[in-house]
Amino acid sequence: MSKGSVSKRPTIVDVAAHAGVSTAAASKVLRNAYGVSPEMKAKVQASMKALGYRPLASARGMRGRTHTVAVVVADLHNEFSSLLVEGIRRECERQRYRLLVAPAGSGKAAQDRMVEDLIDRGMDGIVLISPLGTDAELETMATNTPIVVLGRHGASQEFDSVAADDFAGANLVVDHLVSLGHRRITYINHTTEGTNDARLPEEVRVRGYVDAMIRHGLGDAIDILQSQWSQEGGEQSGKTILSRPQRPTAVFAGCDVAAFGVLTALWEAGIRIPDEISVAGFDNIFTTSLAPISITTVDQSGLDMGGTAGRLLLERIGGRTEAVNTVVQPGLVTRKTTAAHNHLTIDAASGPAPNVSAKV
Amino acid sequence: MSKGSVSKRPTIVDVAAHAGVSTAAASKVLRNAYGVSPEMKAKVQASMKALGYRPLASARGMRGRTHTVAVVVADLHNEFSSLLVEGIRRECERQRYRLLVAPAGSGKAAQDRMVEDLIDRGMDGIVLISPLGTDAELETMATNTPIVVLGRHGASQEFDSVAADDFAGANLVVDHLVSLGHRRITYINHTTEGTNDARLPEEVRVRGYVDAMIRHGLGDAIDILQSQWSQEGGEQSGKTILSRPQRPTAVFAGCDVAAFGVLTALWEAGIRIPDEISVAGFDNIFTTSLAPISITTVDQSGLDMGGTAGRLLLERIGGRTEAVNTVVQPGLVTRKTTAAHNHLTIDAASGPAPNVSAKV
DNA sequence: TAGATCGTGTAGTACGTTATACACTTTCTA
DNA sequence: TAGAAAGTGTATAACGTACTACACGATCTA
Repeated sequence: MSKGSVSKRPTIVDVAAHAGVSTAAASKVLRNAYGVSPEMKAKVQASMKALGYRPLASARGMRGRTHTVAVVVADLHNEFSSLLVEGIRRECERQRYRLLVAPAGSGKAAQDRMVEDLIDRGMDGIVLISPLGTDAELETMATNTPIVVLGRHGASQEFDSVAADDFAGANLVVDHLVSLGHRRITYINHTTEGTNDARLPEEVRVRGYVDAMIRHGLGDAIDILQSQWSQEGGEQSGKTILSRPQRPTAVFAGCDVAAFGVLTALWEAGIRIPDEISVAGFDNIFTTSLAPISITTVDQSGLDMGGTAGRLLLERIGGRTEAVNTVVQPGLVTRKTTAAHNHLTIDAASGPAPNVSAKV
Repeated sequence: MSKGSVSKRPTIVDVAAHAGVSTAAASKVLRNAYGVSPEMKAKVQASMKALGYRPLASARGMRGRTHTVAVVVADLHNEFSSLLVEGIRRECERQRYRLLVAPAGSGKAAQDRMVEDLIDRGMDGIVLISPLGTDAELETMATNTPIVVLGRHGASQEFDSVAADDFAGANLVVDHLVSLGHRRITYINHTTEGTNDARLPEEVRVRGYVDAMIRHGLGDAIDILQSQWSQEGGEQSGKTILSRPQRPTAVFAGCDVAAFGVLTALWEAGIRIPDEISVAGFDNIFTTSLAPISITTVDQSGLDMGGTAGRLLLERIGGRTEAVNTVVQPGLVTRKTTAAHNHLTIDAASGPAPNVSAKV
């Protein structure tokens, strides 16, 4: 591809000279701007090809667009984030834009610094995955650069957003568990110090759980464990549940990774799943589908959400000014960690062993 | 942070004016170059702070450095890649460099295009994870931009490299299985159309398997299944194994994800693991550690490898010219999918049931 | 004390691209 | 057919930073 270190990289001036036109004309062809004849276009494009010309994004960034967008993500280890990113990437590729992934680390300060750095680096637009900070702060960002917020609730007039209906998702799980006869359903919540943002997915999910419990007349049975959505947090929650005199018959973890943790603790204690306790998660990450795990969970279709976010961002860059706020509907994926609860068996301790085998 | 869309972003000219010095002086302070007095430095830094000045990477990119590096990765879904990236990121953060992740998709053409795009975007250096292409091609790239190759074997005088000793890793697994009494050990290989690069990890691993088998006098038992290192590839391989008249007593998948696939097929068929068949993987991704899976595998310490790669890249950017090629030693992680093989039980079909429970 | 060296600051240009403003044809309108 | 409009191409001024030269005074050498 490259001629090595000796020959200089060709510039648009070289292209123009090779084609025998002005650099302005060459630039027009490059941007396919108004005011070029078909012959001129062909001539210039031939020269670009002949010289192996590639526009330098750094230089373009000083006046125009860099044709690059970024997605800010706290952590690459989250399988669901990867799906979102892949969705964005595909949409960008379709429109000949480059997507770069910016791992910011956790915490609002780190995230803010990353966004500034991305603007400094000339990104034409930015997707933020579940960002921290107030609407006002996000709107300030949006005045400088097109922004799409992914995985955070609440409509804004200043920026576009894409979110799954986490409230409905949580409802689906509770409805499912109640229909199986469960009443004592414990919810594993995610709490972050400091931030208490009603628009974060975790806040919406817990409200969905509470609402569904009340709707089923189970307000008294509401049981929320404050924890972290991580393997460790889930494991700790599982142990807490086991230490109680009266255990729940079902556990609803607000995130699959936390569900893994809960299951780890339960497996360790020899609890049969789902015979003794049903467990459900949220996100439908790949690992939940593996046969010996097979967790009932909520699917959000991350690829579609990412694709939508990418499309909205590129539309914004293209000039749209009115905000678009999208909500997608999640679906329940029923697997082997949830099953009918036999009240007689457990509550009265009088029946025989459950009928479903725990391990497959 | 930002003053909104009305006030222009401050430039180095504004800073210089505010401090009452030349732009050259302000630039010197910014780069902490030679030739500034302590008073001048303090004065300029105060002005930068007062104005909220941030250097524009696009503009810097035209003459100097952007203080940005990128890592090219085929696919973000691979948990091991995430670990490598995190290692690089931490090292960059230590040295106040920004790391951006570039998801290239699979295939050599896509990867090459991505590298060119990154150079166009002024990256100061690039880490390539298991890149395709010949040494010559990589060396050509390296003449234009500092490059570190991660997860690909073979030393080069032109670029730095960091690789795990995949040969030794494969040896560890075979040694382990043989010490447990296994002889019929099938290996699941990864084959890519077209490319047949002896320096790719997959090629080194399969050589390690072959070598160890011969070393143990099991040359006749060598059995390599050509497949893909994916859930589907592994599942297909598992089915193939099951369809054979004489099954292996152990399966060594060259990659954890493929091991999942193999296990999925075996579980489905009701095969007891590890009683009837032992299974081992490679990479030690998080999911292998989950209790009901608990796969014996090879740990490569991705964080360290990534950190080393990051350090080498920044050293190169800093001016080092001699190449450094690093190899790290992997370790075996023994878990529950491998166990002693009772030759009498299986081979002669005469013994009682194995002693270890398959499901925990 | 003349000359060299060092320390500190500045002027000015280059980097590659975009885009505004304008000039020159050609074609349309009334 | 005059004037307007449309079509096509060019000259050139930014954009924000880096850095080479150079200037000037102070300090060091011999």
